[in-house]
Amino acid sequence: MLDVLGNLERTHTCGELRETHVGQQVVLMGWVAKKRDFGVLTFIDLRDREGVTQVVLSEEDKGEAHAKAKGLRGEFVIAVKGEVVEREGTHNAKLATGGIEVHASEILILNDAKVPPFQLEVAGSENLADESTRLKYRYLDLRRPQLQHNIRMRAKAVAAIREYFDKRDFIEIETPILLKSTPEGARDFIVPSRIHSGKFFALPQSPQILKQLTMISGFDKYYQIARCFRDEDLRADRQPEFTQLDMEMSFPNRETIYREIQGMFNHVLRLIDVELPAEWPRLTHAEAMRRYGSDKPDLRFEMELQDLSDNLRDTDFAPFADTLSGGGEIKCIVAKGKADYSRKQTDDLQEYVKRYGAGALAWIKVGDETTSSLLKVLGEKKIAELVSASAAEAGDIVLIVAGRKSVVAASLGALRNEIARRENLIDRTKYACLIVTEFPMFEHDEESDTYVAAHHPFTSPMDEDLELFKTAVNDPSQHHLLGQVRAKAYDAVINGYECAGGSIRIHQKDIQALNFKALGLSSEMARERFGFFLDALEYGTPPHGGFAAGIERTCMILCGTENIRDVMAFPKTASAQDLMMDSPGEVDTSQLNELSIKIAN
RNA sequence: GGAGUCGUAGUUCAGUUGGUUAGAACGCCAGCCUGUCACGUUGGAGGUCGCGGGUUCGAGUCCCGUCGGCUCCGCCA
Repeated sequence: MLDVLGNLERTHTCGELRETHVGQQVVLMGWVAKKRDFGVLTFIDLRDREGVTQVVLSEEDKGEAHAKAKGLRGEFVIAVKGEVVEREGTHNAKLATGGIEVHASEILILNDAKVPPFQLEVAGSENLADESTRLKYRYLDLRRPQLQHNIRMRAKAVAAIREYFDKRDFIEIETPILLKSTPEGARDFIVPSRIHSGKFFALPQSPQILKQLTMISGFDKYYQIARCFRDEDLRADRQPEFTQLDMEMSFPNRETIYREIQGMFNHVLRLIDVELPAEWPRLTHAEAMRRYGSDKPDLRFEMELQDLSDNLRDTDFAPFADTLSGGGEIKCIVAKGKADYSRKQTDDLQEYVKRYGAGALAWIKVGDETTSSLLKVLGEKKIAELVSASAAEAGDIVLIVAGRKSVVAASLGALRNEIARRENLIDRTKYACLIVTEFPMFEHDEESDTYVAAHHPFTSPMDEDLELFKTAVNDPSQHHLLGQVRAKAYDAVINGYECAGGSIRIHQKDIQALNFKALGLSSEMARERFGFFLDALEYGTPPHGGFAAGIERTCMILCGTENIRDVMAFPKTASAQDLMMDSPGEVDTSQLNELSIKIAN
């Protein structure tokens, strides 16, 4: 039989009591984490979000309460009235409350509980139940102290962000969730309109245009903790709905924005007692790609990419010669002390880089006797030259990829991270931040042979590249120059994660028109899609720019996890389903009828 | 859309070359136990080996398909 709570109030949490409370009468409420029954003596570990307190019941002392405790099981919800007693000779150093225990005089069973489908408390996080089971019972998984900590850290991070921007006179402005679909960028989640049959809203991929409009409206400094939606496939750090810190300012230059990026992240990282440099290191996009093969390099370790192209120009080894004559390059990384990699291991790494389009992975193992997969085709002398060019030392392995520049960067950049992970080269106490600047304005799309916006179509070109930009757009024969135009676009990177990105926007309608033309959008099409925005640009738009930071990725860094599901209360699976709610689900035919929607198959 | 990997008791896993009745630990149930905190101890219950098909005298094991979890490529202005 369950008890009623009545007027009882708890006096303390389960993480609160210390030796200083000894002698006090207290009331605790929480979940039974563990029961240890000794017949006439019973111990209960009582858990709430703040911690665990040991409760003791003895038959000798309070027979009624002790008898009631017999019926307790894991996850029952109880209230305990009792006295705080110092533990004599049985302190438990593993518990914050381990110096005391509560001798119960009365127990109320507030609710019972079924046996959980998996064990909440297991020694070591390695033996956790299968994630699909835990996702189905997410509310139980969330009871685990680790997830409790992560979700609370997220709340603290969001609070710190608000604190930062409020103090600096930014205005928090909410923008609509029901917007209009624009075909660029990610796939939209669309929402049918009942009132306007056959028409649809779209959920925001980000509040981009709206935040720019707040600048045109004269708010000067805007921010928002904004939910965003992108109907794309998931990754360990990507969910279809996620949260961004979105900010925008009027009259900034790039340094103005960098100051806010640095200031905000530095403020947030102090939550975990990490002090990032006031001025973050900078790398241009081109340099990041050249040295690390990535636009979000992890700078917690070295192992930079090195170019061997010049050393191999004279080779007649066809894969290399063809690569170089075709405008490709040959680069390497040096894994220190890994000359003992076995054939299996190098084969394994080759399979790894092939995912990124690399044809093969060549290697040189440097030692008393230097060996190489290229020895037969290049000869000892050339191998020695490559070793010296890569500055590899005895005991090192040189790993070489040849191919198109984009493939070499992608494969060696990924290999660099993979080796660091396998060989534990990453110092987990280190936090390496940087700002990557001067992103290219356009990316070439191989399939359609067109140029698409690398960031988004409102990004301003760099002043230095403005003439180049105009030439490339207006002279069809010079269209390929678009690939060389740099934008006032930047990313903030921490520990290899793209935590924020932004740009200075276009505020003049002529340049905006030019950009739409570059992207292959006729003025009619541009007007149809963004007419309201083009109109707005004509009424005195201030220069403006900003950035958006991924709340989840930032929290992943704060919590030291590599999985976005660890920092979201109710995440979805890799196939974008919610196993707890079983969503997405079907809807009633009457609902569809009301929306004039028919399912095609 | 593609690739890899995993799927055996409530949970985590083992399961030999295809061969008797599919095991262990934890959890669960019942008993004993006055200082445990991974309590101990005695006994017990618990299995559509993800699902479907095939090969075979015989399939958890081999083959084909399929579903689901995770990771990656494509995708993510």
